[in-house]
Amino acid sequence: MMLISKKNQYALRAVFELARQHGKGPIKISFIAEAQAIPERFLEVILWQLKKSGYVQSKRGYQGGYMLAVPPEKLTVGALMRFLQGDIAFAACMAPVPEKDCPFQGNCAFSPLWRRVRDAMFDVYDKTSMQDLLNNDNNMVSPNCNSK
Amino acid sequence: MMLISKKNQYALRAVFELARQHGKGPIKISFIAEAQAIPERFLEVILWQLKKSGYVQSKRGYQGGYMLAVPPEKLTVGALMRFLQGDIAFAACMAPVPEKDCPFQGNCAFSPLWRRVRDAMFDVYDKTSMQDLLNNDNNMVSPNCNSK
DNA sequence: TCTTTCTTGACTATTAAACTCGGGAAATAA
DNA sequence: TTATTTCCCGAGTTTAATAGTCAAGAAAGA
Repeated sequence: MMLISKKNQYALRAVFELARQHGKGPIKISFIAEAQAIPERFLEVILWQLKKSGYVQSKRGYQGGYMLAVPPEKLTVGALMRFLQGDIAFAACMAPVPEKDCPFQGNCAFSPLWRRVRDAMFDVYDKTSMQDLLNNDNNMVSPNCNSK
Repeated sequence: MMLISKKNQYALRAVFELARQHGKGPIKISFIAEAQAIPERFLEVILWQLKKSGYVQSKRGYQGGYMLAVPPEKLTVGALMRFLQGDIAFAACMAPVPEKDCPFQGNCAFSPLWRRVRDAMFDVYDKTSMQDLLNNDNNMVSPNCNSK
């Protein structure tokens, strides 16, 4: 039971690392992978997909890497979550329960509840910028490197 | 990407059906399965597990079945969700992201965010009783029976 | 032209979720 | 006291989603 898939957790952590390094030029995948304990080859895929959101950009070759396309205080978790969940199936996945799984076709006693829950979640997500997360970052310990 | 597993959706719908039939004595599994479009043998397992919560009770043999142990207005979605998510791993699963999956052992920049999201969700869950759901139940259509 | 680093599709492995099955036990009825 | 109904419960199987890998290519600079 996990509300955010591991892949999306990786994506958020990767963007967080880019925010932390914002202004230092392109950051290599290998650096991000190590700093955030993310399997490197998997992170390649994740960042490449994230690029399509427009929130991160890349540069190839020597001294290449990834960087934020938006300043950390302008980039919210909500914007990222909408993109990350959307790459599976936009409309349905904004709800805690995809409506295709509802035998009552979304027209059931629970749907107002799911709507309220989704809104409550995104209310929090939308109010949290990458800069806000950076401000929490004081008491962070080093990762226990569960990347393989 | 589904915030509530299908099994937990079934559980909620089953309890909802028991709430709807509250006061009519024991309700058979087969009846609930049909009314809520839930695979019958799977529902057996689900209700048997739900019994351990104390919110539903059962009676065996002829004219047996399941019934709510608590009146619908006293039973909240929050209470059920705590039980349903808890039977996997209580503490961790109250968070949108289980802490065992956090390489920073929960001591990371994201954990305050996950806490706020969890609290926002349960705020909604705790304010919604089975009776509230029944009050939404007017414009409900019949299930398209995807039970096998 | 050599090295670096991202790019991209396709592929495999792993895991968790969803579901099934068969026999047993309590309760009631005949 | 036997038959029928209905829940009880452990143990299995199937399916689908997620996680992760691989290999070859293309741009950018040294």
